[in-house]
Amino acid sequence: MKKKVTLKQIAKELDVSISTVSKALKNSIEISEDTRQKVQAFAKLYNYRPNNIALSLKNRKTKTIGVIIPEIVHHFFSKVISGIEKEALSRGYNVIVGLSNESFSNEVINMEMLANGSIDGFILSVSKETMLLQDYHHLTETINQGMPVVMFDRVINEINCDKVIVDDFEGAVKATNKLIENGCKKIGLITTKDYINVGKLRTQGYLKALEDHDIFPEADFILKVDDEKLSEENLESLEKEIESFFKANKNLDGIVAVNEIYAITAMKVARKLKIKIPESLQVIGFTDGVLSKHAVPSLTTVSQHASQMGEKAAELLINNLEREDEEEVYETFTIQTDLIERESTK
Amino acid sequence: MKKKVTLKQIAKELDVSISTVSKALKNSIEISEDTRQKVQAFAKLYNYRPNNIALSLKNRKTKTIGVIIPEIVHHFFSKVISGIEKEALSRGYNVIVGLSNESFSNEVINMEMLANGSIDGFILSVSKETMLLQDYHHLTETINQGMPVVMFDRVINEINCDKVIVDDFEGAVKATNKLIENGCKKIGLITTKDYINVGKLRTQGYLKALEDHDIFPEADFILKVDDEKLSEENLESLEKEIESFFKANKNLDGIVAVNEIYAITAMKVARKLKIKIPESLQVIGFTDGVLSKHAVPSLTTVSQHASQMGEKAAELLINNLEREDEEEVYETFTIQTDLIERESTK
DNA sequence: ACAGGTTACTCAAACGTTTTCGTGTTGAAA
DNA sequence: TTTCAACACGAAAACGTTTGAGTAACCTGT
Repeated sequence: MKKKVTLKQIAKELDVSISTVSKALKNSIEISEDTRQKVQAFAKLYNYRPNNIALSLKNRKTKTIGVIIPEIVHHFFSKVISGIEKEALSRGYNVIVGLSNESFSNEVINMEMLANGSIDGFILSVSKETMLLQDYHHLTETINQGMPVVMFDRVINEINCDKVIVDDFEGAVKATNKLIENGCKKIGLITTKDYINVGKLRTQGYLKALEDHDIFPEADFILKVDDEKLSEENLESLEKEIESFFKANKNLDGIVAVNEIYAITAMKVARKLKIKIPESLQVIGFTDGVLSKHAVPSLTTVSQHASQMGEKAAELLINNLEREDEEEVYETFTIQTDLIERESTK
Repeated sequence: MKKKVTLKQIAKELDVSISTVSKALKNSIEISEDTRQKVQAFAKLYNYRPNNIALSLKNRKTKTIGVIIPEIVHHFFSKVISGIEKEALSRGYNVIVGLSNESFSNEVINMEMLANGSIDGFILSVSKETMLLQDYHHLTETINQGMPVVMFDRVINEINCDKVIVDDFEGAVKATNKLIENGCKKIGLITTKDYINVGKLRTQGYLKALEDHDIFPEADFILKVDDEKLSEENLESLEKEIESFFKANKNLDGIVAVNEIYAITAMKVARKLKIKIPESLQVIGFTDGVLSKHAVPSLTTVSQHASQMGEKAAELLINNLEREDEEEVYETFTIQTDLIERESTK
């Protein structure tokens, strides 16, 4: 077992100073051809690699970015991470991941753990609890300490930083328009409670599309699911809720669901109620995950280009980190959505 | 914008030495009650937190573990990460994630990037390409440098380190037994090429179960899918392959598939061919992901307890890191599988 | 022969901690 | 008054690296 070799050891071995070794390895002209070769050969032999931690301390930057997300076992978020990783790797950065599990305190703990020198900047999507509590002190503090932050998807308007968001409003408009074009007259919406920003925006988009087509929005056609229903366990209660929604509104011929699970569950319930998809009910979901693709019938969905979001977020952050001038102009980048048409619509 | 405050700044401000500040904050008895309180109050006011990088350099450990996986947009792997994160957080460690995207060179690059001081140890599952090339120099080198490694799921027997594996063999036996108990006579297997260790083991389990019940294994009943077929894009070719497999073996009444996608696709093809599930064909998959739960009919599956795997892997690694004595006894921990019965079996 | 200029190095500080050892000041026992 | 703990604190090294400044030794031109 040969331990990592350091400059000091090479220096001692070759009987030169540490600085000479360092400079030789950097091909400094200060060092003679002779010594340079000797040092480099030795370094190669012992597979010398500069110690990252020492470099980080010296340079006061770690070339690492911290990502805090509410949940990783989730197609959207893992896609985003994969996008972040891709961009980060190509620009020589590492990615350190923290999970909040939708908990405020976990989010705070994770951020504090990373904010003390471990990383150069954050990319994050806040937890539901944080949105509910509206306590953003950890974010403002981090930013005030001069650490760049990029928020994505679940962003907070009051916080002044770079943001990458999905055009949720427009996505919902597109989806609803599609259903209207396809002849739907009674379009239902399955959404979340309003404190989830994205749910709210998608609801607004749905309403806007109806308005544009002079369709009066029936309050009964909107189901606001308690978002605890989304947890892996109680799918049954979600199913029940949707089932009574369907039974109360038998004439629905189109459904916009603000996420994949709601859409898939709606289709499942429809099948149970012998409602034919897409013949008598057309369904469009959000988030183009595995479920959409593999469902039967496959689900027409609004793709949010999660991977692209991650790449963009990483790009914004790294640009910010590597910018010389300290001008703080924050950008909000909007990712356009695409409607991916599959079998659940005509 | 107030920058992070350091010991040095506190020391200057309070007109004491750096060491005094450090000791005061650690409640050392060397420091008078008076000074201690003064320092602590000041530190609290300025929200002092020790710089992690400096600590890492000093202590020669980072309290960070590196995780390298082939793919993150994948229920199994993201579950594992979530398990690792959970255990890591509870023991004061951070998790830094590298993605190999099933590429050997990416795996090597990622490991080299992290191995130079950034982390204390690795948890990894090797890429398919690495298994194919059978080039493990990056692993042996890392281990030789004294950096602990824990492999999970896709492990390499030749490498001497802690390992966490799924009892793939037994899982496949359970699945196949279940089908036999349920009255299946002609059980097909949809698996991968043999160089994927887990595919191989599951195939062996399937054969063992048949043998135990004196059922002669028909070579025709085994479909070895070229694993490139698993990529998101060419699902159609996978479908085609399975379709001709079904057409060539019309009398199949049970299917064991070594992963979720194969199983779901098999069900999709069966539906297309008007084969009723579970009446005339029962299907069992591996990996209890979202698809299994939400499919119609929902899929009976062998759960690998991915999250538990992650926790165990992190536990082994951290135990190893924090062990005083340097005895190197490597453990291989086997996670038992559970058969989760759903609608795709009787 | 010597100022001035290269060349090829070494020194030392810095990044932010922790920790061992040293030291000056008290107060009390002898 | 001397002696010696006890007390409260400071100095310095160490972790591994980079880099500007300093310095010998040699060479060149006059």
